[in-house]
Amino acid sequence: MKHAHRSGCPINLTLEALGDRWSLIVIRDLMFGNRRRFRELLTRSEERIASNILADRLARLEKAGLISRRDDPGHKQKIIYSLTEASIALVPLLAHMGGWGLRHTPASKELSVRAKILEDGGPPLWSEFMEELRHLHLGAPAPAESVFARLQSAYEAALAEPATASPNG
Amino acid sequence: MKHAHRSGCPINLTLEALGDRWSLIVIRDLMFGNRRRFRELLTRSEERIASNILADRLARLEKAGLISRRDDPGHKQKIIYSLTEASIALVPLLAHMGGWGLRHTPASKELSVRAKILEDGGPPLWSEFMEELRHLHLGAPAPAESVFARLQSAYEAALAEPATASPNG
DNA sequence: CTCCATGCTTGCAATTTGCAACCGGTTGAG
DNA sequence: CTCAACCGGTTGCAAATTGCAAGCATGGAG
Repeated sequence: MKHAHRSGCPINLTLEALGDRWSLIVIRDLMFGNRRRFRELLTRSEERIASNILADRLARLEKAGLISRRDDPGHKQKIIYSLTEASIALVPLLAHMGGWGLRHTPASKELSVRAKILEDGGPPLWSEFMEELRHLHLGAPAPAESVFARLQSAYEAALAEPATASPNG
Repeated sequence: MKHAHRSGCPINLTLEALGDRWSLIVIRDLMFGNRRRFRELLTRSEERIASNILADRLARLEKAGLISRRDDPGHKQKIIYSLTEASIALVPLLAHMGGWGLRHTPASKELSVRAKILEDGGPPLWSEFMEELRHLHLGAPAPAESVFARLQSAYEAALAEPATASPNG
């Protein structure tokens, strides 16, 4: 073990777990992008994470209890990554990050749509979404409605809009 | 300029601005620790940031519009760092980080007290605190009550408690 | 048996971090 | 006035981390 914690401050400890440029990107893709396998996480997001860094982050996040790995039954080579209760608990945090980002950074309109829905929905929508993630990732019973589908379709609708150009890929 | 943004996703852009191990520590100390000068930020927090890294982060945060620098009138050598509206807008995010940290990391009891108050207070308390930060950092009119003092005294009370040992300095 | 996709690993260069010492100017005490 | 302490940083350097490109053993499809 390299070193102990820098301090017992909860903000610091959260930063020690998640404070880098990639960890939350991986969690974001698992959470909102429905990417559950290595190759999907590697190639299907715009930020183009390198494979060694993705491997490192997946290992670290698993050790920290923020994701879990399991074999894909019937496909011995494939592995399925899932969120855990701890990372599902990050939904409000990511919602706030999205909200802050769309107000204080040059976020693209298309990708902001989902952030806006999540922010406007507030805690009730977050809970609903978290329940849905528990279903998708932890095998909990299925909730009634799909926030996930709603986010997805809003994004696609934004993409299809004619007049607005995308500042970023 | 080295490179453009990795993507227009608001979460990614927030991460590009704040996603490292030190930026939010600096903002945390400005926000909750009332540390407004270089030496205070350097020596008075437990995480012991190195001076070159602190200098780098202060410069980057200033360029990003998250803090501002000004000379201390009457003390030619001293400089006062302040939060901006953009970083004051991070109060809910930091509150959530603290809340997540105290539930999912081995946070020390004493340092968790403030996180707990902030979390329990919710959006109304955050707004009150933000108004207070606008007063302290932006020169806005003074609000009625001091959340800051309340956080501080709760922390000191927790420190004074006899029975609980601190897991971390 | 061939061929492609799987989740990674390896080698290497470039950047970032962390540590410790140091620096010129300023201040306040004596 | 003198001088030590303090101010916001720099500088040099080693170690760790990141980013890029290529490669690798295995599994399954055809």
